[in-house]
Amino acid sequence: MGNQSEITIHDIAKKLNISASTVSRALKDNPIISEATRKRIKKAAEEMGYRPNIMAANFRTKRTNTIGVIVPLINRHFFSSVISGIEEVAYDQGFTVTISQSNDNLEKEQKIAYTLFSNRVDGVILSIGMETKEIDHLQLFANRKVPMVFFDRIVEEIETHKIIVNDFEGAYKATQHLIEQGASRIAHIGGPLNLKIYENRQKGYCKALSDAGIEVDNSLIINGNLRRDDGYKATKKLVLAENRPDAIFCANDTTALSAIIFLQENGIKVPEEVAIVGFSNEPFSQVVTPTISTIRQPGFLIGKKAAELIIKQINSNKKSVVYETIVMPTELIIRESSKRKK
Amino acid sequence: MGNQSEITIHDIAKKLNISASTVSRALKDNPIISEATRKRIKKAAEEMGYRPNIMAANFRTKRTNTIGVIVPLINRHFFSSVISGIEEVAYDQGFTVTISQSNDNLEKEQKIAYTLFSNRVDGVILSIGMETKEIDHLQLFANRKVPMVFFDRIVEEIETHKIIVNDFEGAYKATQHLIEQGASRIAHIGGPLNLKIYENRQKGYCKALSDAGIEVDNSLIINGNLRRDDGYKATKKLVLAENRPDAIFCANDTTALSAIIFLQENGIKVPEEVAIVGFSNEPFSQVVTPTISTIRQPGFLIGKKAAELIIKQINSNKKSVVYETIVMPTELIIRESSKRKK
DNA sequence: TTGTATGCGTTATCAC
DNA sequence: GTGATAACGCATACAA
Repeated sequence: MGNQSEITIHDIAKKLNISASTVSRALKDNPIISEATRKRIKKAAEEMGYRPNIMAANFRTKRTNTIGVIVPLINRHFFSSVISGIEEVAYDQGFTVTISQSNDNLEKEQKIAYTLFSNRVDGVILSIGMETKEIDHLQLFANRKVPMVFFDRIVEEIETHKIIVNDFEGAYKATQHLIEQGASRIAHIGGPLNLKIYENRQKGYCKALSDAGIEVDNSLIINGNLRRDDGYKATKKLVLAENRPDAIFCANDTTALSAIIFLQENGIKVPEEVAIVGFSNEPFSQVVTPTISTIRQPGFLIGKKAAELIIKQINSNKKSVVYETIVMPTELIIRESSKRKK
Repeated sequence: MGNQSEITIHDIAKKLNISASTVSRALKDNPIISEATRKRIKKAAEEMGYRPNIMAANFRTKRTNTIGVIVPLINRHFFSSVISGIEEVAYDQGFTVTISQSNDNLEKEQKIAYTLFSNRVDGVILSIGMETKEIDHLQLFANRKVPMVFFDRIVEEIETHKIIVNDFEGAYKATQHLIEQGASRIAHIGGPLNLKIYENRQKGYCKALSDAGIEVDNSLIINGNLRRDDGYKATKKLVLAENRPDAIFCANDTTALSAIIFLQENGIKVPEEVAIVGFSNEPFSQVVTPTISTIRQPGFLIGKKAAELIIKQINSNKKSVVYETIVMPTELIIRESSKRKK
């Protein structure tokens, strides 16, 4: 319990009159060390309060057992779910997880990437920021053969593992569901189309309509930044137009909620008069009134999968790797905001 | 851009026909190196794609520039806010942040602590788990003089920096508010009392009652783990008892929500018949129906402050430190679930 | 089964 | 202002 200074394998060796290498091997459960010696050594290590100096071991073995993670913002449900999943798998496999947030800022993302590289992380899991168009800082990892897994906001040009959600399918299912509930004039509050995920959601929406023989009406599609007031204003515009929609598929839950709020404020019944489906399954969507139908994005699973992929690659000793692009299925969660029939 | 193997300061030295020490000094902007040499070296380093091996430097200097963070669960708004705040400050000061979640499991928390110690993190910021009654694994840091900052769920026995929210004050204000709204039989759904924060919330609740001349009735206090069904069951028990309460102060928003759900399911009006106040200001609390009155905890600020404290201590070279306990103010946010008068 | 010797890349101490 | 050299703690190739 005292404030002893660091104990090393040499201290243990000296005390037991054996060599440091034997101690090193015993503590690593190397089978060539006899049972008896190993026990003596472990006992002494325990008693002396030995804690391995992992810095020294890392330095020696050129491995850090650390996975670097870069996300736009930690404090966001989807990303913190992914991180939680990564951490769980990584921890079980003896890896440490280092987290950085880019704040959707390219310069910060670049600095983080260089720092992670200098820290010799064994692998990197990342989702790029809104501003990221140059990718030299990410190519670095690819060039130096540092295992990498992109998720959600991926870089198509870099050949490595990628995990994405099937946005097209999710949007398709959401729209189809609204049609099944009897809606025929279905609007869409969409995101910025320079981001692939929003483009795909919009495409899924359009495809579901045309497959059902409904013509896509561009006046029913409003793109914006998907914040609270974007949804509110978009809904207002849609509802005040002549021939208003009887359903809205929103590209995220935030706009779905603000749509509902606008409708309720104006005495328009959800889902009877206007049915709503959102996207992402944010925690609030299942507790608001009415509960919001939405598309689940399996953040925790994505994190687990990303960690599994990267650890597998790290442990594969740089043997040739076949890069996978995993498309995670989406799930339609039907709740009150869209359910007209039972 | 090729797949060169690691470049070291020796490679740069060789190329420029100078010594490695000069290179090392130049790259660290050591002023004793001449301007000209420094520029040559930096240029060469840049051209050769040199990335310092931080593992080696860490090993040599016994510093990792890494802050370890232990939280019960990453994917939870309060904690991810704190982490976000920590990361922001740490990044600015050149520190890396390593995150682990204990899942409120003592054994995992212990293993994490030993791992962080073995990794020689420069400091640890942590909030303990529900099960944590033994604290040997945390004493370790204190004994070895590793800077430590507790936040939210602190350990009183360990003398170090602590950042807490004024739980007593928050609970007091919440309860007082319920009294002002005309409630007189106010119940409390509390957390496990081994955690100081819940003890303080309970004390604040009791004090507010007695200050108002209301006797504390122990049958109106139910302690549990504050999950969804804990709140549901506790409310059921409270409501089905004779002489049911006309208000409930819940120690978190989760139980506040489940209380509301139970009440609504049973046709009991919130806030008219039973008024509710929660704690934490979870994002959902402002979007559910009714919106939930609650106590705001400044997570992001707590994280920033924690990072500042620990970095200050790390940089102080173990000079005698005066440990601070910072009490962050709380704020009562009045919403629909408790507002009877306007 | 155990011991000896060596080196990982950097920084720090001393010398020049 | 610069260079030579040692040292950090561990893991491992090789020797015994």
